[in-house]
Amino acid sequence: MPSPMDLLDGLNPQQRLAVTAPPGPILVLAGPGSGKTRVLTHRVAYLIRELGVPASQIMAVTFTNKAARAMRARLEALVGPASGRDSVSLGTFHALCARMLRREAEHLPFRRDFVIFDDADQLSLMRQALKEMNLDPKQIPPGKVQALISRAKNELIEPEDFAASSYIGEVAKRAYQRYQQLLLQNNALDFDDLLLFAVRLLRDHDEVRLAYRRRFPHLLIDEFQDTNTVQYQWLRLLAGDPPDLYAVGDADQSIYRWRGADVRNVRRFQEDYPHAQVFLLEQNYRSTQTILDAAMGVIDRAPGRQRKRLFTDRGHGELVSIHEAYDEADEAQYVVETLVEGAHAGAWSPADVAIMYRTNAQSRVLEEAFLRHNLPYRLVGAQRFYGRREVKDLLAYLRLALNPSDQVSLLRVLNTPPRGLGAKTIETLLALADQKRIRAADILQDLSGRDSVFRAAFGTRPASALADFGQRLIAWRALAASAPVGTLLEAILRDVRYREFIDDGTEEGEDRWANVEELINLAQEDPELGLEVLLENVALVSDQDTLAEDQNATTLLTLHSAKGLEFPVVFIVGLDDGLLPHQRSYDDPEAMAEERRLFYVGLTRAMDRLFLVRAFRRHAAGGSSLAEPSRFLSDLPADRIQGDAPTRLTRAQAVYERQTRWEGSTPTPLEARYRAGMRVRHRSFGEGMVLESRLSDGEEELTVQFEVGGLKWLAASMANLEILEG
DNA sequence: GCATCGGATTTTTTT
DNA sequence: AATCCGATGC
Repeated sequence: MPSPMDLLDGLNPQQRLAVTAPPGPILVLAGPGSGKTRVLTHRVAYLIRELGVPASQIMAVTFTNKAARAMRARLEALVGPASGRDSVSLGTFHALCARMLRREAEHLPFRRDFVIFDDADQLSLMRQALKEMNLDPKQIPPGKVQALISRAKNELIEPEDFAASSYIGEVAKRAYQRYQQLLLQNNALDFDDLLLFAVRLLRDHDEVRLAYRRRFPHLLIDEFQDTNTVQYQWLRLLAGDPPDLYAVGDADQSIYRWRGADVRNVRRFQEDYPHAQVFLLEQNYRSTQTILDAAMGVIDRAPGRQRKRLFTDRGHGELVSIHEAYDEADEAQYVVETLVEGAHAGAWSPADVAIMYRTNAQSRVLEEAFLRHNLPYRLVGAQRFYGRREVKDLLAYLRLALNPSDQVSLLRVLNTPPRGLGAKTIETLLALADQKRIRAADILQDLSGRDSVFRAAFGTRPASALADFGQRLIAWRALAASAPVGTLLEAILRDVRYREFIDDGTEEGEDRWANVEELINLAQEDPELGLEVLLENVALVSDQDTLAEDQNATTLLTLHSAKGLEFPVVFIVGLDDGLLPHQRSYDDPEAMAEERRLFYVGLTRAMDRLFLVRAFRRHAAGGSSLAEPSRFLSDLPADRIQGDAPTRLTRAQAVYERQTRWEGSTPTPLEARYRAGMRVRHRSFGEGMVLESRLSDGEEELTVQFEVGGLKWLAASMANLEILEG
């Protein structure tokens, strides 16, 4: 074990002060790369080693499970391995709340073995609720209602208090109640419920709250700027008296407003705890000064923000590179080529590089480029493993075996693989269950008996199919209670002949079966792991958690999931207005400010090299369109960037160059009357140059740069252009 | 009851 | 562009 004071070795004076502050409400405001996580970890070690706090009295909230694991590992290096009972409680809000709710289930309207519904399950349940209310899913999109309810839950708003200010709000209010009933009937909670019920529990049960306060007198929270109302209330309820609440965050990196996160919690913290000690960590240890200057150029333009200086002693390093590509394929091509060049030159290895984008959809083209060049990559998020159909099927079987009340899972698997049970039969089954006030699963199990009273309700064939399923279910439940998860899973696979169903010999079928095998491995990895815990882990893993450390692979990830990470080399692609900032943020200044912060988060992930890329043309939802360069690009200090910084003026020239280049390789279709480079005259816009001609649906669409009129998109048949030369 | 086809709808970000 | 949903036909 290291000697006492080396706990502070390698910490700068600011960090030391923050780590050794006397317990109480403490706010550490820290810029990117300033050693936030390090301070947090050392703080925990300090409590244990210097103040003699038992590890089991400490609870620390991290943003991802991966961050929790990383912190545990770093902690072990500082205080030695956690011994049995005496370990720090570490996890995400959701994981910690789930644990709390299971322990305290007796106080709550659901059972200890509740399951956690993911968004697909939630949507399915919401559809059911709306259907019961005789609402047309086309008029009332279940997803919208679900979003409204989720937002309400994050704001701690109960169904009764839901403000129904619009028609959809009115619907949502009623749907909220029904949806909540259905969840309880399923013995299920959605993500938001984990937090909501935990807050209710602590709020309404004094003895529970006091017990938890005694149990965890020391609370720490990372990424505090991204807490929402429920999470903040949870912290407040849990914080004892006097509170030892240690919050670390950076308002400039708040990027989850849409999920209910409220940066104002930072200010609220200081109001709620007027004596809170505040520490600022300013020195950056991650990036070159050039990168920091670029990032400051962007964030300083954020409205209503105090200017903050980011500095490093790492030196200036290389300029930030900016590149404008033709379209997203060209963009991906540029990224891959630059990546390979650098790797060959020994400037970096592919594993040092991360490629970031605003939307998951953008990863596809990049993946293709990587595959084409035979380059290894790892993709964070997107189509997550647990989201795959076959995996969801099997998880539904497992959930059903654990919790027969889970009707959503039952309905998912009842006829998967097909066993002759159609809509009619299922309708009868549900009606019967409703009428007798028992669970559908109970009817199935009863049907498997010799002479069930329920048999009469069904036709002969459906009845025996249902009975067969019921019999299996009984067997699976027995296994769930007695055997390791792997055994149960294998029994299910065998019983329902799942492989025959999923693996049809095609490549896709093989892929799907491979996923199943991966799930089997996961289940067998830790035979001690109970079904309950496995399902909970699966429900609460985040995209980042799936990111394996190993390999020599480049990382592809969204800007959101890049939070908290760092890479020697960062590419940010898709720097177009409409993508970053995203179009959906145009009419909301707050949303626009968040887009800016998101860009800032991306920029500050880079240690040594930063490449910013955009595409002149972008394909989306069928057609293609021309994009303006991201407005944020013009906020980068000119003396910190190199390459073809796209301004409107140079853009017109770039467009012309590119057009001639690309149109040259793909001959203009015969029907087109205009070509890029032609000079034309328009009745009102005057003279200009055709930048692009594109045929779609028999119409010729033109992009023309007019000398007086500016850049215009025209339909050739309407525009009546006079060709001057070309 | 099941398969196939066409159409609508989606994509912003995630625990 | 891809997936999911529903309607239609067998």
